Amino acid sequence: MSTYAQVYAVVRRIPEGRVATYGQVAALAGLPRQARQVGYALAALADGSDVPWQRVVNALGEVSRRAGGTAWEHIQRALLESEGVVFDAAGRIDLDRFAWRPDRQNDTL
DNA sequence: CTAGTGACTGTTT
DNA sequence: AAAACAGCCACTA
Repeated sequence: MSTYAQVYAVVRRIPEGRVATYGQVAALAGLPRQARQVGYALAALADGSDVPWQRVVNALGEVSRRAGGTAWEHIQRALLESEGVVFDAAGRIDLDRFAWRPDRQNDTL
């Protein structure tokens, strides 16, 4: 089981309409304080993967910028909005309402 | 083996 | 509030 595979396994458990931070995914994957590796793992992800990478955002609830300035950032936001995730005027997600809680599958907002 | 790089994060300026 | 710093470590060359 590679490190990447562990990360992907966690990301696949994020329910629709919810988001998780890189640090959170890292912790759940058994890789505490390796948020960067999570980002790197997602960057290496191939298109058409069954991994919902768009549900992983940074600690501020914002879509992280990629090197090279690809259009994926915009696509990520669009995908999340189509799932019901709301972005505020600053382009950030309210983590108090949309952060994924593994032990609470789908409680009230 | 070493060195450079990066979808991050918490602390300190 | 924003920017700089410093840890973090898998991957590639």
